[in-house]
Amino acid sequence: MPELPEVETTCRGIEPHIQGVVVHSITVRQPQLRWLIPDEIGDRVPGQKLLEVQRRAKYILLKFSRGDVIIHLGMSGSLRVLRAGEVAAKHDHFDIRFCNGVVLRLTDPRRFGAVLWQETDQPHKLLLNLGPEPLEESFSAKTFIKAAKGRKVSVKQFIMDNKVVVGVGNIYAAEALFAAAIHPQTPVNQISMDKFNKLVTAIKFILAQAIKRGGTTLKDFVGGDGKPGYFAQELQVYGRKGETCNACLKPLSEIRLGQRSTVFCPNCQRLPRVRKKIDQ
DNA sequence: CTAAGGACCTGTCGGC
DNA sequence: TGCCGACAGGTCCTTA
Repeated sequence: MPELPEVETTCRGIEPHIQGVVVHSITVRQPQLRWLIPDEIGDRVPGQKLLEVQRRAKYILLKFSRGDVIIHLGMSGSLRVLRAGEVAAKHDHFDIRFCNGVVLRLTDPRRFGAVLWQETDQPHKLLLNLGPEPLEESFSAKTFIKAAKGRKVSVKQFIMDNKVVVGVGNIYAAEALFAAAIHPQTPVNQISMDKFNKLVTAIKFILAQAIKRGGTTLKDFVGGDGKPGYFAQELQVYGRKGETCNACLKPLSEIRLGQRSTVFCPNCQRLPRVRKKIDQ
């Protein structure tokens, strides 16, 4: 579930319930997520007041004066706000109970998610080498041109690389490439300035749009059924293999790139003309 | 350094 | 109905 818009929606959804509230206790039912949940959390967080909720890439940061609880939702994670006393279900691995009776609960069937701790002024190494936020001004075609230098990976894998830009997952990568009319397999060193500009614009627009949608389902989602509903209808290519392209009405194709399914329109998204080798 | 592939884990769906 | 393989929103780590 969690692409960047969902993570952003989660942050906005939980913050009003817990900001400024002191933590009562921590419950770890299953410490073995992607990494072991560190003991520091249970040791240091109770008694501290939550200052704010921030997002960096797809990491959720619960800020305390001594440090931050870092939560990543992986593939299948979600956070919900509940009242204390709710019985935990099978994949409810981690709770933070606050002194106002609110419980923040992490559910994650596949356990690719993570709960980590970073001490103030000792940033976690996972957050150190992240690229720019896609919605910040600092992310532009220039970012891409610089990062693409000397690289031959497909443009889709390139935009999903967190060192290049964060927060572009499999769904929105496919959607942005469709919007920019770029074939996902195009080697990134063959992308023109013009296409890079279109791609950046598409990424920003699509993510911002999805976050707006997330805003609409916010209430439900805090209420606890965790069912986001913002996409589905808006998607042009993701999950639509074999269906008709909304632009040209020809069927959409699917290929695999970096072991990820990649749907695109072979008619609207063309590979650039192969440069003729001049070798005589 | 880059690129490719494996690894982590559970649930669901399609085919036989 | 049951079993089995393929696949699913992420991304780190190892290897070449």
